[in-house]
Amino acid sequence: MSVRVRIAPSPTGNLHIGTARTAVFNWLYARHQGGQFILRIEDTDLERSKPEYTQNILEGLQWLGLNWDEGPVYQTQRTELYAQKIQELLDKGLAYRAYDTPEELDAMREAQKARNEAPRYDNRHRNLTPEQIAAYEAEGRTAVIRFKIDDDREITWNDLVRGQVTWKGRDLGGDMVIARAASASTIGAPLYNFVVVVDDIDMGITQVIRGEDHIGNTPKQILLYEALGATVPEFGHTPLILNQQGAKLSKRDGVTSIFDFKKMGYTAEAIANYMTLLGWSPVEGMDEIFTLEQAAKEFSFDRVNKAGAKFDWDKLNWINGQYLHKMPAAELTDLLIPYWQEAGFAFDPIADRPWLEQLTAVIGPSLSKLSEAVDMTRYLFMEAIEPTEDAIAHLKQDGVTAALQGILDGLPAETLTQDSANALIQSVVKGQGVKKGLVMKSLRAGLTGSLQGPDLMQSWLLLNQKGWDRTRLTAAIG
RNA sequence: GGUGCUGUAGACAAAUUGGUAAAGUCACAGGGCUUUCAAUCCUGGGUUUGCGGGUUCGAUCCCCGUCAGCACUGCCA
Repeated sequence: MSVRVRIAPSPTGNLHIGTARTAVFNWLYARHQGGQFILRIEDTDLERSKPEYTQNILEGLQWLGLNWDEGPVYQTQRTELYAQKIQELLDKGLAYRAYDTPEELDAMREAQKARNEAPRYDNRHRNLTPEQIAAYEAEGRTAVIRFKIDDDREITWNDLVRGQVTWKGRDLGGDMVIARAASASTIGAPLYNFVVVVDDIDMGITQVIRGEDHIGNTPKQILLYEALGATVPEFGHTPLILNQQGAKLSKRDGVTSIFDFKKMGYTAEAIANYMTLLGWSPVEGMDEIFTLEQAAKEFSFDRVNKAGAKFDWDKLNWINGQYLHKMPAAELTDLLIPYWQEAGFAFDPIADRPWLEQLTAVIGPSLSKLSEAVDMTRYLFMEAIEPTEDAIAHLKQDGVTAALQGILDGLPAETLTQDSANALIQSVVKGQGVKKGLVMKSLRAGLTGSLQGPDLMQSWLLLNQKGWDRTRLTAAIG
């Protein structure tokens, strides 16, 4: 049977890193197996689901290059199917209406806690008499629908990542709610654990690959597969992505959406690459820098780790740098322009294009994040610079003014080239009998306002094209 | 409280019918290059495999116990 896997995000927030990584593993597995990768939007939580989140999720997946073969399928458009399946369980006597009020349930759990027991539904409405039901309905109570869970059952599955996993029915918290409260004659909105199963059956999902946080849902869902008379798919629970403290990576760690990474200056390829490395290890001899296609060729759950993976910004930065370093100047320039514009730098993306690409070629090989380009190149975009204290101190040293004056006097009217710039430096060195180091350092201080930065000669040529080398040297001397 | 999962250098990890533990990558340190910084290249340090028992000729691996972390424990997904 052909492999069919899915990513099923809930549009109650932006595309989160954890969801994205689950999507990556599903995508890799589907591609490796020559199967289908399907997108389903789990929007059964009407109160929290928002269209803009769906939009963010779709765009995020596309940005990462995780294209889906089918979907998106929206659960809210399939309500009749769920109602039909719930009715089926009701008819078979595998589910029933429970009339407990939220207050009653709270009280029950409180009491259990007080007795130091695990909170669970005690199945008190499982076998209500017709008289009791009539009484509750006369009272005007609504009912949820609960699915019966046998305490004595033992549920075992062979997890793709963890091997054999076993749960006892009694640890599942009692009969589970599968539909929200509604009047006695109707069926309320179905709940996650139920719709997931109905949809996965209906969509012919063969492997359910999801985060480890779902592991406790799996036994309940297996019971539902059985109740619905369906084949149970394989399950694979991938390790969680942890923050530095070892807790599940969350909003508080500075990233709510995958696009936050984009804003910070990471490329989609680097993010996808790093997420793959979070839990999966490349085969022997394989480089750690790879495309999703390359990873798909080698991907298997044999090499998926069980332990949670701590998110390491240093490593991500390094990976991102690897992509940036080998990116062609034209492409890198396209990515950098928005950052320069955002920073308020004045330039014409069309007319200044050659100058920009020349600049990109200079800084590209030392970038690890796109956003770093802003501070790195500020002195090339702003006419006025504020020299650092070190630079000011250097400019006060003996011989510096004379050296810079010499450069200024010798500056040709035509555009400077690497050769003519070198010749000019050489003539000053010889004419004034000073060390080349002094001239170079003075030039750097005068031209860039700093004692460190990108390649000096290249910076000078870039500045010269704008005529700013003359103004800055003049200012430095004055 | 209960259940489950996990535990190999600072981080990601390899070691898969039990057979010399830490390959590889990041980070870190030193050096080269660049008369700067970054990048890059070279070199280097780092292990009672959470801890304690057991089985075995031999245990990161299997068993028992223990500790820790995390997840789940909803009329959220």
